[in-house]
Amino acid sequence: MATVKSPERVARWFHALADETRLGIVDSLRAGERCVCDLTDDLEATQSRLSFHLKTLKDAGIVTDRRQGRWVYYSLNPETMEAMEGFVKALRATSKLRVLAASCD
Amino acid sequence: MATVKSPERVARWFHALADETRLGIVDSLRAGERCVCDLTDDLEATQSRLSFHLKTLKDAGIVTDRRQGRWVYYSLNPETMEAMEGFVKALRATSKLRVLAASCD
DNA sequence: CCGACATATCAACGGTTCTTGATGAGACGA
DNA sequence: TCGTCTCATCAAGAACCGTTGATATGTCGG
Repeated sequence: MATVKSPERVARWFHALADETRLGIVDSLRAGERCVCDLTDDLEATQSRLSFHLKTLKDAGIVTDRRQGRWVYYSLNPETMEAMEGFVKALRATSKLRVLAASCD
Repeated sequence: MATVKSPERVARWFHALADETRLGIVDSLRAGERCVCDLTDDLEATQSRLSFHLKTLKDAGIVTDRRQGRWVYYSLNPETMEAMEGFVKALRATSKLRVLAASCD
């Protein structure tokens, strides 16, 4: 099922979420699909700025878009969300195995 | 228990993981504590570079450090890992509720 | 105290990212 | 077809980030 977690791809996920504006977008999308005009209202951001961040999120695979007439609707990409959850889960799982220090000398 | 997920804090988590060198560090730490000299070996990175990235990870709360004699041991911070997992889980949960487009006009 | 060692910090440079305002492209209704 | 609406793209500047090499800090053994 092509769950290839190359470092590049993972780094791009995280980079896409490493910005407060984009976190705001993602937060808005939690309620479901939104068109850009909705998001400009939600976030009080200019259209150009939003378009830039939406592109970043889309290129990273975090969101998908769908055109309908004049509007473009964005939504979270469930596949990526699932893959991200898997990645973070794996980190948490191992963060609990407190291995005593291997001596360095 | 102070699980305040301010956007700044969340953005810093993700920024800390938005770099392949730092993902490599985190991957190394999955096996348990590591001192900087271990990591320079694991990642074939210069000491200065590693120190920079470790600081970034530490400032974001992703790792903790512990000095023992001349060495400083780094490990994943389980609390942050848990908080991150919660955050991502919440995103995934809602990414499944496919709300039909609210018409924009 | 001295030299060696592990790590942190600093300054400087090059590259990337974000913001803004202007322009372009596609869809619609009159 | 024309004007308008939604959205994407572009160019330019400011701010930020990662790398490198040099230097500082702290710890140890002798």
